[in-house]
Amino acid sequence: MHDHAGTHAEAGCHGHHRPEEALARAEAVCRARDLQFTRLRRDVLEVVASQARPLGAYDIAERLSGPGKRVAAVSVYRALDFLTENGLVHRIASRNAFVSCGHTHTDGAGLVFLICRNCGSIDETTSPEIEDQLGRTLAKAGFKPSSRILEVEGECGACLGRPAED
Amino acid sequence: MHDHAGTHAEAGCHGHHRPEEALARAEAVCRARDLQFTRLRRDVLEVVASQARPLGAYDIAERLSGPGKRVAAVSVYRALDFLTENGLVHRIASRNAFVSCGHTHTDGAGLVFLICRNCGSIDETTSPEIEDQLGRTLAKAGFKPSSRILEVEGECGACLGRPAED
DNA sequence: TTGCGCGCTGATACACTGTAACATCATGCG
DNA sequence: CGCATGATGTTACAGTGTATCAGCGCGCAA
Repeated sequence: MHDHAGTHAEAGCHGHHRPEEALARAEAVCRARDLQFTRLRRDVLEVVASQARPLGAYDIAERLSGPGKRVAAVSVYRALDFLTENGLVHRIASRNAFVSCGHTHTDGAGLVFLICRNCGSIDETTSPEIEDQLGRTLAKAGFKPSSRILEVEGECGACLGRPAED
Repeated sequence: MHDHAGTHAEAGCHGHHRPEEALARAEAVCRARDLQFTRLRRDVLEVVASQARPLGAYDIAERLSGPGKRVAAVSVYRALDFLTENGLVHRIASRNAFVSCGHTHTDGAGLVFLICRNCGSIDETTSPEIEDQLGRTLAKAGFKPSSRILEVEGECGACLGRPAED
């Protein structure tokens, strides 16, 4: 069994995020699906991907705005809709916020979000075993799933190792 | 007005909701913990427990209001805070809504919410296996959990059996 | 009994999250 | 060019949740 994909960065709360990587993947996806990877969508993704913590839509709008340039929240929402539909960002329901997707899987891989209540960072992992068990549980209940969310709040390894450093 | 009680909800997805049961359990819990099970809290729980579908705070406020009696949403929120803290209702993050807890477990039993996108009902189940696997996954990630949510959206067995009944 | 503390509720205001509706702009295409 | 389509800008608004302060009820101590 292989220890899951490349989250080497999981060591730290500020697990370094690579906007370039996310952007490159987004470009590839959009090209493959013949979708427009517009400036706004790129900017939104870049902002989200540059943070280890989830950002609210209004946060993003604020970061994209500046003197003389104002980005309305509604535009951000539209971009986020596009990005989530294409698996490039995820919505964290328990926070009403968004993070960039660290993997390539679009869906159905037992995705788990680990939200640190101390440093606020989000780590993303997967567990085929959980997915498997969940599938069995749902089948037993006669339930046909179409989407699922699994979010865990607690303390990340880094914060446990050196509490309250920030 | 809203569709009160009967229209669909109970029709097929889940027949049995026992406000009395939830109320009795709430009384027991409050007595055991020396907490006040006030009128408002009781009313809120009763409304929530009477529905198979999750209710928003404003829905609850509306149902509790009537000619000459107005219950503000903020009061409902406070009651809901109390009820959730004591494991009597659960918040459904993906819906911004609340359902009464059907079990006695307060937390940590692999709780899974099954939300039917057709009839809107919520079913609650548990899976020790999922809980177990999740614990292992979290341990491997060096993450110490304090709370978790697992919500699945899809179609419930009843709706699969006879789709689009109403 | 009164006075006080404390928790619950009422009420207003406000912040945050998300959507509807419509105008505008760019692009591609016959 | 004229038109269709999709993305964005803009305003307004609905839905969700919180802050704050005031009043109320109830137990408890003096």
